[in-house]
Amino acid sequence: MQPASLSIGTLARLADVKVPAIRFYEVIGLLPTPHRTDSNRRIYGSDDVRRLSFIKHARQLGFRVDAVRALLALSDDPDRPCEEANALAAEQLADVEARINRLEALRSELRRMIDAACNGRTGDCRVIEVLGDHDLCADEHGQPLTLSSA
Amino acid sequence: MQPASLSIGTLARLADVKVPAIRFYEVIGLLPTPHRTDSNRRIYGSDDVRRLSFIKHARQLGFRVDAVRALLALSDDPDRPCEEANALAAEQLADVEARINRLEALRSELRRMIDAACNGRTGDCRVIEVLGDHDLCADEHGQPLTLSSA
DNA sequence: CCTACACCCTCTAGCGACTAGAGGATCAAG
DNA sequence: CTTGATCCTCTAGTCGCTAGAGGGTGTAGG
Repeated sequence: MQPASLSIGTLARLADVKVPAIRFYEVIGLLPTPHRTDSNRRIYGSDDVRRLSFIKHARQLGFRVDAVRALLALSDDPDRPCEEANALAAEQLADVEARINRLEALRSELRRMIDAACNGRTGDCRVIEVLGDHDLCADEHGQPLTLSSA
Repeated sequence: MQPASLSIGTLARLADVKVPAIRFYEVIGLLPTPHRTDSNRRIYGSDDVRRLSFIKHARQLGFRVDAVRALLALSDDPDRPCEEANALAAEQLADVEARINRLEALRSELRRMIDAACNGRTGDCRVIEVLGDHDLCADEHGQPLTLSSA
């Protein structure tokens, strides 16, 4: 494998990831340290395109870097049981579903506010209640939003 | 109102928010500067509990601090002219709906990944396979997840 | 051959929204 | 009167990048 010999910019275009992000992924160990040309430029191959696309896709799905690392390790070693991968995905799914539920509660409240004809004053704005009252939450909602859990 | 006189630690427990986060919210203007005791300690009341709970929930839902500020302003001033409030609410509603759509796309893809039964090795794992090949995705889920697009 | 310009290199700093820790003051209980 | 919890301010670290400075290199046209 590794037929092509790609510059970092070409790799970036192929995987639709920005150049500095590729260097960043190298630093944090998601991508292997690539070979270099005589003039110190990074050289990549098609395996790197695949790996980087994998990373990008996983990140888009909201997996955090540690989870991506775990998933990459799993995909690197096809003989490992895939329960681990399923568990990671299930965890991610639960997270997404919890967020959807809460957003739907907020959506209906915002709609209610807007639909309520108000001639003059905002009146009985219940936004703060919807967001302030824990009991209105359908589910447990443990962790606050972070970049990765977004 | 403001019957009770709460320490920052008590407020933190009541709203389930960490103490330094409360001080941070004060600095960035989400919480009003509280009164102090003679020995310079912050004193809070029940309004602050409500406000802080609101902030916490809004943040969990992925609203940026700026949006939380706007929502707070909306609920702070019931005499505010309707158009302004409606515009603000509509803006937030659009934001929430976009977020829901995005999360629903993620959810269906995660479900598809998980539902494809793979009981064995990662080599056959659907999760890994899907992550590697974007063409296997049913939906568009183009943009990377950020705090705001959560 | 020279120049222009796109690309590459490393390094540091910045973002949002906190969190963690240092180093010190104060309070409430025993 | 001491102990330990809590409070204060301040700085630095976290995550996952992004932006920019300040320089080297590779290539295409004149």
